[in-house]
Amino acid sequence: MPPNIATPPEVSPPARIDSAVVAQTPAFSPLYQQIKGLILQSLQAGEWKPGELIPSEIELAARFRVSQGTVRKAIDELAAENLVTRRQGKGTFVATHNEEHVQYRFLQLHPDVGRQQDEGRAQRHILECKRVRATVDIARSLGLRSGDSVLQVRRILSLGGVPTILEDIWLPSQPFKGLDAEKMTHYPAPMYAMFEMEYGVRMVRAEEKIRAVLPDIQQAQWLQTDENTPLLSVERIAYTYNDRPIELRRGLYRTDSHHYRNTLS
Amino acid sequence: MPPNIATPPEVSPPARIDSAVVAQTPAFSPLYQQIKGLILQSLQAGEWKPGELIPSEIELAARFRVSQGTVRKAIDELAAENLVTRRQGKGTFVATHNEEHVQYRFLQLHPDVGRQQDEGRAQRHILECKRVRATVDIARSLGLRSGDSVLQVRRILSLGGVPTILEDIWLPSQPFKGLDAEKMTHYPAPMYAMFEMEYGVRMVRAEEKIRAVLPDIQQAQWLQTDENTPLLSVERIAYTYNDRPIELRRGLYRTDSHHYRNTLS
DNA sequence: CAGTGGTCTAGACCACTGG
DNA sequence: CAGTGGTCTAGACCACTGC
Repeated sequence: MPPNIATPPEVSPPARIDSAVVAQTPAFSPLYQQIKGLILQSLQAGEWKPGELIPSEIELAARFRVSQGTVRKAIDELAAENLVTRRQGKGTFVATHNEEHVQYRFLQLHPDVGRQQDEGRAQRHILECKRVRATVDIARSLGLRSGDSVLQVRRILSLGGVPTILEDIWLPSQPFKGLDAEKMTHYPAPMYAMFEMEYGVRMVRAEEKIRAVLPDIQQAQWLQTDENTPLLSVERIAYTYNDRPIELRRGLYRTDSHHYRNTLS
Repeated sequence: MPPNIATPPEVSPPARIDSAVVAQTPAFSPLYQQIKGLILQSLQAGEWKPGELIPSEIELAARFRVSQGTVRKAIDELAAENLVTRRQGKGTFVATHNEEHVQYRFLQLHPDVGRQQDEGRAQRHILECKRVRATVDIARSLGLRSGDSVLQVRRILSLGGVPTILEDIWLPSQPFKGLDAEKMTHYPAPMYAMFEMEYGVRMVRAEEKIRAVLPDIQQAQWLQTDENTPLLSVERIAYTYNDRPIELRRGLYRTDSHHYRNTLS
């Protein structure tokens, strides 16, 4: 009898019997990990949308026929991974890229003086937005086959009125049907907020590789700088649920009045 | 009657009475936070040294007269902050910068191909090591008064035989009495491992600000590159317990065959 | 006021480690 | 085998939120 819990558990013996048997065989995860996986599935399936309230711990405990403590531990991990947000007295909410206080959750570029907020929202300018065939390296990064259709976007972000970030972005065509320059230009929220609201694609995690480079003439012009001013090259692969890569981004950052910030521990 | 626990609690009523009263007044922390603070104090005081075993949860629970679960939650947080490491069946150990598997815990520069390990240990070359008076900005970064004595170190790290990192390091003179170029050169472990083993100074957390810059002639020579090759400028402030800044480091990283890696979530 | 997440306890059993 | 951390439960009380 596998210790894994049934998927919607119908009638079954008291929870203590199910759980007393958990983790006997090394191949099976602890109960709270299984619960975490089930909640993850619901998140992924869109059962609760970004910003929405998920069921209370007690409800989830009843649904999965485990104790509240076990559900709590599952949710604790999800909260630690920034997939949900707990608010005492209110409930647990699905995390989003559209909260007031954490806009541009993944943008690590900060002004040397003053706070991020002081600059107001970044100005976006779309230079290009078209569907193309994925090159070999783009395809590999996104887990596609080379030649698959991808949406390629080139844009400039201006911070405090100064063009500071030049980015090329590649997205698999399929989940982003209907996305075009028009929509990106006028959408009243950051790109990742649009992705989750309009296309149900949630950016959950990202990896960045950073180098120092010199721009070519064209790039320097776009950023209103010159060929001899070094820039940060930031290559990001963003992942959605299940560690599936969903975006490749190659950015050039001016660092004359901003810096990339990182915390180590 | 304040809910805070006594420091070594002598004779006292059963724990449930102490803890039942916890968190009634908003100014006081939860019990497990207080326990965490006490364990932190012991770590800071050197009661248990890096790499050593700390008392078991049951022992600590007895010492602080709380339940094992409360101690567990305190240790969970310390583990999440990488201050201790839990090992099932063995115990909980004080974290260190000298473990086999996580050498250079704070170094985010990785080779473009292959693993960090493949390069073996980095070659160190000390260019300079002297005591000087802190300038205004150095002093401010380290929480000192300008003019205070600081140890200034300049060194080169070579990865895979190639000089890749040029660093200036500033440390408050006082905790590092007797540290000199000789010692740094021949010490058989990373610098942060030496700090904790020889001087009891544990690097717990660090903040880095990253920019793209061009080197001057001298810097380019040291890194065997040229003035037109952009480098990463990495300014790090490392903190010991209680968020006290203890090291300022300004590094130049070659990124022609390495990159700075970061994970966002 | 009821409902939520947050803290704390007590006790059971588990898996892992080492002697 | 005893000792450790890891999981799970059950029940109590708390602080915070909003009606």
